[in-house]
Amino acid sequence: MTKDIPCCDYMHAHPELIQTVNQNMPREEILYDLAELYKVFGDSTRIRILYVLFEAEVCVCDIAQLLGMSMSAISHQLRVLKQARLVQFRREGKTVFYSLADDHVRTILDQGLEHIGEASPRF
Amino acid sequence: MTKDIPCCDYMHAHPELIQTVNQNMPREEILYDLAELYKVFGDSTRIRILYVLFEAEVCVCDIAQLLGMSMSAISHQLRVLKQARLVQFRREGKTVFYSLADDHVRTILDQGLEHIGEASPRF
DNA sequence: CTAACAATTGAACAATCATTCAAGTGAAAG
DNA sequence: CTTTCACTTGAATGATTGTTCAATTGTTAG
Repeated sequence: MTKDIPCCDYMHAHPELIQTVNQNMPREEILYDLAELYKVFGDSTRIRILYVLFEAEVCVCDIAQLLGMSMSAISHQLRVLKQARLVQFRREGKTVFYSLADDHVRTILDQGLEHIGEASPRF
Repeated sequence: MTKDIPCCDYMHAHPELIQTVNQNMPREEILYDLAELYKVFGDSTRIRILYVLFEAEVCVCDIAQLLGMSMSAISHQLRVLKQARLVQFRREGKTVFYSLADDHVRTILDQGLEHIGEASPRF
């Protein structure tokens, strides 16, 4: 399993540790999905969109206005958020309204804020 | 504040919503830091490193062996994790041992796993 | 039908990023 | 001192990504 890589003369880690790590490490596919999810949060435009949707169901155009960006840029990012199943949409005539699809969004963002030392503002 | 962007004829959002959004939206700088933090989690190599460090304090070389990657690649990623204050290190002779710097790491990764529908394995 | 509007999509571009490779530290042993 | 080992660093490269622009899709109104 472990490739032969030019490295230390001997391993410091105990064999039991190696086993424990391999046991608790999620599968390759899951690690990939997990990284993909965090990539979605790794852009301030998308985070701002999520903060808008915290408050209400909002159409693409209004999000663009609120964030001072083009509708196209917002639409592209909404697609990313949609693919990550973080937002959902509903069509009403010519207008498309977006809303949060998941409760994890708030929790994940709050944990992040806590880490960087900025507690989430109380409502 | 809001730029004049070619968009809907009128806003669907109530003026009070606009105010609420602007009130609860974190400052520009915080949004940026938040995105930077999630970018760090947005790479499966770094996530795998964190999973190794869940188990113990491990040296660079052993991490490389465990993940089947070059020491240089690991070292570069450890620097990113260090800058995000997610890991810390301790020198012992020629060897450098890394460990988790923060309890938020586990919580954030668990929330992510929960979202993608893969509950964290119980220990 | 056509016109107008909200939104999506695809191509293009610059910017960012992960890994590799080679060179350079820092510490301990000879 | 010199050599060796564990690690770090910088440059280079291919891959990915966010935004813009232009064209297109749906939907409604006339």
